[in-house]
Amino acid sequence: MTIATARTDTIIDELRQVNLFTGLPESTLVHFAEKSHVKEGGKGKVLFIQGDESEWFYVVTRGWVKLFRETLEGSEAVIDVVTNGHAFGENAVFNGGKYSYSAEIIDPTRYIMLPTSLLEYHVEKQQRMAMNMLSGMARMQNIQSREIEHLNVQNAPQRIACFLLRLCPSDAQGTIRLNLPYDKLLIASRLGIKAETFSRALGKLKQDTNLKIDGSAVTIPSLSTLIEYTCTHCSQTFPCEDL
Amino acid sequence: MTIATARTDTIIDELRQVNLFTGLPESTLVHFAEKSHVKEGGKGKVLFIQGDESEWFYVVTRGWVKLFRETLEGSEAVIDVVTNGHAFGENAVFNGGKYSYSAEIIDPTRYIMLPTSLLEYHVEKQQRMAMNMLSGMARMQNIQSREIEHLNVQNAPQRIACFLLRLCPSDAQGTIRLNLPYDKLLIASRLGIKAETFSRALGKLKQDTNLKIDGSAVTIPSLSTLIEYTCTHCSQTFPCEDL
DNA sequence: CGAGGGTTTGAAGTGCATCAAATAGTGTGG
DNA sequence: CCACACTATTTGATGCACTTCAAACCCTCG
Repeated sequence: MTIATARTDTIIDELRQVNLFTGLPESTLVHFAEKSHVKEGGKGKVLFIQGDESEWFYVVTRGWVKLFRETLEGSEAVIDVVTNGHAFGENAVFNGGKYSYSAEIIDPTRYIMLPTSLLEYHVEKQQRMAMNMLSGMARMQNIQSREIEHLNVQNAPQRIACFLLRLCPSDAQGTIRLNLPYDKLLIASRLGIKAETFSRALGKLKQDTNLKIDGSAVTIPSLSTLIEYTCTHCSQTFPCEDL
Repeated sequence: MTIATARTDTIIDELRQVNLFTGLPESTLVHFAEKSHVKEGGKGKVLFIQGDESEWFYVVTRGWVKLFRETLEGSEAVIDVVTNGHAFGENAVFNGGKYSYSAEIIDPTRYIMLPTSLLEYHVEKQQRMAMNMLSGMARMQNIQSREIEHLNVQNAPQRIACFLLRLCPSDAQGTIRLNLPYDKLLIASRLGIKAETFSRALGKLKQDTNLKIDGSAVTIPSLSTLIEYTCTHCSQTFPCEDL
């Protein structure tokens, strides 16, 4: 039996918020918490690089991290941008122990590093952990299929509209107000669009759907207009929750 | 104990070729084989549609099946094209029981239908089955990340070159000869390109790399030229095996 | 106030899509 | 074995969406 310290208590609480760790026995969480490191980092800090031997996987507890792939020539494709309660780098366990993307902090971030070896151990021992991992990967697979679809069939304004829709709560009514989660350049990269095109596409979107944007504040007067605008060019339709 | 019939024996042998079923106890394979249906279908047969309640998952034993997503407007994005020894539709188990893409036969195909419920049962009971499923999904995730990257950073001739490279054995030497696995229109869709553009891009590729194509017969005089041509615009490099 | 990053705007170029039509290839029935 | 029908592929001409390069603007923060 391990005596939990205040430090591990906090970490355990934080891990419990993460899908990967739901429903696991307390002892397992303690096990992870004890071997973990809590860190903070600022914009630009690189957590790992695609292809690196994976020693740790990560959980974000505050801030934003960009997951991306970069070619020799320097062009990059953003795979995902994650925040509180999300794990990443964990799939390296099933990828020959190598990260399949790079990770970089884009906003002051607090994160937990957990040993990959421990994950490997528990995934093999505990059915529940394996199941958690499976549903996480299925969810990711879904998101990525949608991404591929969108890159193929949607234009820039539609992709932006879809991005905004996914920020709306599924039970949203009437006029919706929300804030862009991170800066426009990053949203653009996330959608596979250049910054200039993003700006212009946003202009077109405003004009086509009466959307208003002031800085990062977005006002959507009519959800249905936006749905009509983008979801007809998608195989799913709002609310297209990621399960 | 179950007495295996000649029918189930054949099926068991075929299932054994599939990653999802490797290393499983004989009894499990028998269990699956007994509840399975072997079928054949021709071009155009739709096996299931995205969003359908999933009752069966599939294993291809001969032929080709296209996995795709289709929008209301009729545009489609091809997610994958699978052949012998590949399972598909199995991830519906972790997707709320719904298929996350549609599947259609594109060439005379022989396939095995297996009950999703049985998969669900065994994935929960048998560690090994869960692990097989995990590595399969990790592999898929990798492929899809690469796909997203390519749609973002590669142009049409580069994507075709990459497609051809992935048809080459990783230890290939000297002049390589191979055949396109399915027709050009489908390859084009698979790469997110229109047929006309595909044709022109192929022309450019031939001109740029001395590649020769006659019908479906491809001759690659220099692998390194092709690698130089495309892999500099990718985060991975040949041979970029899908593990 | 001034520096620097984020964002917008303008002008010009490029790549891919689209529409239209020609050509090649394949399988069919006579 | 040929003519026909039908599909796959190529070619040409044109248009549009997104990119690129350049510069202005805007906002924040030291």
